[in-house]
Amino acid sequence: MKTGPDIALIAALVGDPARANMLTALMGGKALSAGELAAEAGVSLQTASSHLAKLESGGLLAVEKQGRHRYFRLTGPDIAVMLESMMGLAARVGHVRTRPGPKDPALRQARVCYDHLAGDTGVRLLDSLLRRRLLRSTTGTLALTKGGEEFAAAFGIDLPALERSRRPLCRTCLDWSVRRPHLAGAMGAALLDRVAELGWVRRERNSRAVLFTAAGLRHFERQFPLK
Amino acid sequence: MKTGPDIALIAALVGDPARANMLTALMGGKALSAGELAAEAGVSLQTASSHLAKLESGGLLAVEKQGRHRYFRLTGPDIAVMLESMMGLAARVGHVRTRPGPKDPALRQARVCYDHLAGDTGVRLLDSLLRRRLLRSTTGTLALTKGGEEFAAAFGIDLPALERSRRPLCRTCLDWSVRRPHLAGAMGAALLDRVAELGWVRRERNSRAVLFTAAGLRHFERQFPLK
DNA sequence: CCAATGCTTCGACGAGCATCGAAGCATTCT
DNA sequence: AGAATGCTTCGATGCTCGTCGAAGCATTGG
Repeated sequence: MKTGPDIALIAALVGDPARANMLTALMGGKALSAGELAAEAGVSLQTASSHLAKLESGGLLAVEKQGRHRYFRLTGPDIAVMLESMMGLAARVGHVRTRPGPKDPALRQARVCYDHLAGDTGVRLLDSLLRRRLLRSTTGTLALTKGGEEFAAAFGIDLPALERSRRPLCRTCLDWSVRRPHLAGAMGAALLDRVAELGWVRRERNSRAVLFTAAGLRHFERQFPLK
Repeated sequence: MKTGPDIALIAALVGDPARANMLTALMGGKALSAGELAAEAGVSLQTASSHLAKLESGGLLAVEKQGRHRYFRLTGPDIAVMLESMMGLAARVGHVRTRPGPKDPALRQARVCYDHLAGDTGVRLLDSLLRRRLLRSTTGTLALTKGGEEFAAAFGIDLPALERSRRPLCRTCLDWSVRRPHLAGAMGAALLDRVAELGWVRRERNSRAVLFTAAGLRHFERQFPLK
């Protein structure tokens, strides 16, 4: 027996198609009930219950009771980061599930990665912030500059509240569709929240896709220029 | 059926303990023969052969025939990056395989992550390069500065050769033991090569651990100071 | 208090798969 | 050529685990 973290254990949890579907669904960031997850995975309620129990005891999912419902969510953003990285690898080695429906282009353009923006738009967001020197990378992790802090405040983000959370403020996350990094962390989540609050986007029901309104996209591109 | 990359497929490949052990062994960077991998995984030769066939057809391993031997290696550094990120997650949720033998502290201090340095020392290396402004991050990915290029040349690294490879020069990789990034990519690999060439370290046989010699550690700390 | 809803537990079935013995194929060594 | 080494293929075995029907438990609503 070897030493070190047991990756087989958690890989096996993700390795079942039903569980993988559930986890993917939860990358939308919202907590979902057992019934919703069963439908998402395409299995019966009993089967889903068994899977969810395993995911929970494996530390991948946390559960919250609300009345007669039980809502499940990923235990942390790092789970989402790992799942995205697995998607990137799966895409590279050619394991893409066929049927590229109408949703697929939308997902590549803009989607939710747990709680922040991913896809072309997410990558563009990070590029813009770096190019305008609102973000910089000191020790391999991102940090807001002085200008970045001012920008955040002006954009309507409550920085002190974010800093009170134990979560890293800025983090990169490798995008599976673009294979370039986008902005994650508390700041990434806050930016998506704010963009939604401003009405620039609407969430597709039961999907990770994020649809920009025509006006919203204009505002977004003006607010986050590439040059 | 959903669309998108099929993470269940590759997760299932990693999900078997025997295969996970093989993959972990291959993170040492060296190509290993089927027999060596069988021993590493603790299974018979026939079983190993079956596993290796699956890993190969799944796109995780590449094989190279040499005489009557078949040497397997990871198909790319991104596989190692994914495995390290899974280790980080497994460590966080508490799935560490017990028996923290004498190897364990050594692994945390310095180990090989496919082809570059990880552990405390690897993290320190990245920190030092950033603090001395030999590296900087422009669009979320790392890049050498002018000073960094001069440093590389002075340290005995053939930059033009590295740039000829299609591989990204500098990349970060999240460290499972420290949970902070270290330097990966072609540059990370070249630095480890050079450090080995200089005789500062010796590789533990059949292990990912990297042991610094006393003199080597002094040289290393002088070459990569933290302030 | 009874009915309805949401979910879990129990039990049984079945398929998939990891495992290894034995035989077969390829390569190298003498 | 014959023997030895390294690995794969075949076949059989056994076990794990995903699956769902039926029953049970908890919560909410009338």
